[in-house]
Amino acid sequence: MPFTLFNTATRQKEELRTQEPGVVKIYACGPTVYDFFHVGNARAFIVFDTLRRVLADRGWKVVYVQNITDVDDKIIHKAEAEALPPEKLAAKYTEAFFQDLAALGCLPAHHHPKATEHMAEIIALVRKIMAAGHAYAVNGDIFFSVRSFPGYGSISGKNIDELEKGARVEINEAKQDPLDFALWKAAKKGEPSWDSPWGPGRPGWHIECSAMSMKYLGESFDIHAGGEDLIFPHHENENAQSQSVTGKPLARYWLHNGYLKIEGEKMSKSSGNFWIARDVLKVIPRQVLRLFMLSAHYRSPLDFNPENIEAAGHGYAEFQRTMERLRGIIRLPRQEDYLTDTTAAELEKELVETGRSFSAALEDDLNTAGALGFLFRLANKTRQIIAGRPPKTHQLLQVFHAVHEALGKMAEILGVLPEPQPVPEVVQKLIEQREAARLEKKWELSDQLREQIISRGYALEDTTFGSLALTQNQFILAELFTSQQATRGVPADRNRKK
RNA sequence: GGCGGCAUUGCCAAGUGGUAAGGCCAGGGUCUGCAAAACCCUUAUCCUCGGUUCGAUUCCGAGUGCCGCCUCCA
Repeated sequence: MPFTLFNTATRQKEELRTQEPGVVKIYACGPTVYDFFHVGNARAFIVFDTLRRVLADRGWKVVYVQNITDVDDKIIHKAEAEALPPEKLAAKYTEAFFQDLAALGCLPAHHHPKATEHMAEIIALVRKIMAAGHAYAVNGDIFFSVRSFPGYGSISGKNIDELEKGARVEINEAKQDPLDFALWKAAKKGEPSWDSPWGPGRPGWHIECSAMSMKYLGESFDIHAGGEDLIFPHHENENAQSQSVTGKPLARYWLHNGYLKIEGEKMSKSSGNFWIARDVLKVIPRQVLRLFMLSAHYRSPLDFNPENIEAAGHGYAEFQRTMERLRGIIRLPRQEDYLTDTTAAELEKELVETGRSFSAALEDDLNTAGALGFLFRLANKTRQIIAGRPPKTHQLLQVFHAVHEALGKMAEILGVLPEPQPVPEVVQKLIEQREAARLEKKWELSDQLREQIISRGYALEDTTFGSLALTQNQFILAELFTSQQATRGVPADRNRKK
């Protein structure tokens, strides 16, 4: 089955056909390390982490590159505010980025190139762009000439003339055209700078991505990914400056995820309405956050609010319990019976269909919401059977085993697999004692033992397969949305056009 | 002003030219010695108006509403 993805550049779903068969080269825009990232940023990280997991599961060899922007205006400003040298500040938040990325359950990229470690490549690329006649120097600044590149606007679907009419850009006298953008910025006093043929300075915002992506993935690679807000100007500019030298589009497929919103509005640092990801993770298991993120299609907007998080949390808890039930049941010794079990056969059929549907959904432009629907359906079907007190046939236990494995694998691909929590000896003992008490119809003692089990944080379920202890997985949501634990800004008062 | 996206049940959210997955919440009920966060049942003329079609929520057009990009931003 073909793998399709929505390509921003063509505005349609296209079958993924990579340059090198079986290998997919992905560049995902990473963070500017001037602060902890917020959950909106986390959405992009999670979505594209999921993409690579899915591709890898389908047998592709994935080469995944995610940059770190460690020199930039915002870093310089923040460094002043925190009274740290810019390099120290960047190092601090780079470290935080890696911690938080891991906490989100995202696999590390194969390369995490930093802008400051690729000055030679950046300068070389700027030289090439100048040599090709697409850039000009003004007082130590180098600007890319947008008009010199005929394909400008091809990624974002914009038109230069229309852009200029609505331009809100500050007029910079040095630029030949308001849309021209800096490839290299001359250093101001006290700013970090590197020597270059044009004097000391630092790279413009877009050039590092071109230089580093081409270094690690080649002049034209398969997938370039990032948030919707990077389409213009960032990705447009990256492509223009790259293609003006290589004659080839920087990437074949341009993928963009939709915004995470708060109360209907885009979450962003500049408007102040954001939640810091690491704070959120203090109160929400990462699986719940991922489940929430993946419960909508990656290109749709998604609202970060208590109701939605809670729904994801409860759904996750239910899934976790299903896995625990299965784990408890499949430990049972197999019986050597040869009964034909229609229940088992039905579940097995469901299992096969689910696997197929799950894959098909993900292969269709990474439809995680659809895929989750199938996963939950199988989980529910399994619970129905357990609750239905079926005969404990060898065949059924075998199918339960297979279902447990399949659900686990699907959850793993999406990064929402609960970590198995073995039931402690003590609790296991209590369960055994209670079962013994029940056999003797000592109800009072049995209920006492149950209370003890509950007080240790476990719920009990008496099934046809025996008594099962389930961990109580509750997270205190109110804590997140009312406490000071998570940094929350106040939306800035913005002038809105009528 | 230019460009783009979205509108599905109380909430979230898939999906399809032939009357609609899944999750959450709510109300009933079931199994059970009693229980259970378990199971079952119940809740959608798919924004409006036109058009194409045997048939549209699904395609086309118009309208309305919401969101976004054109400035740093995942």
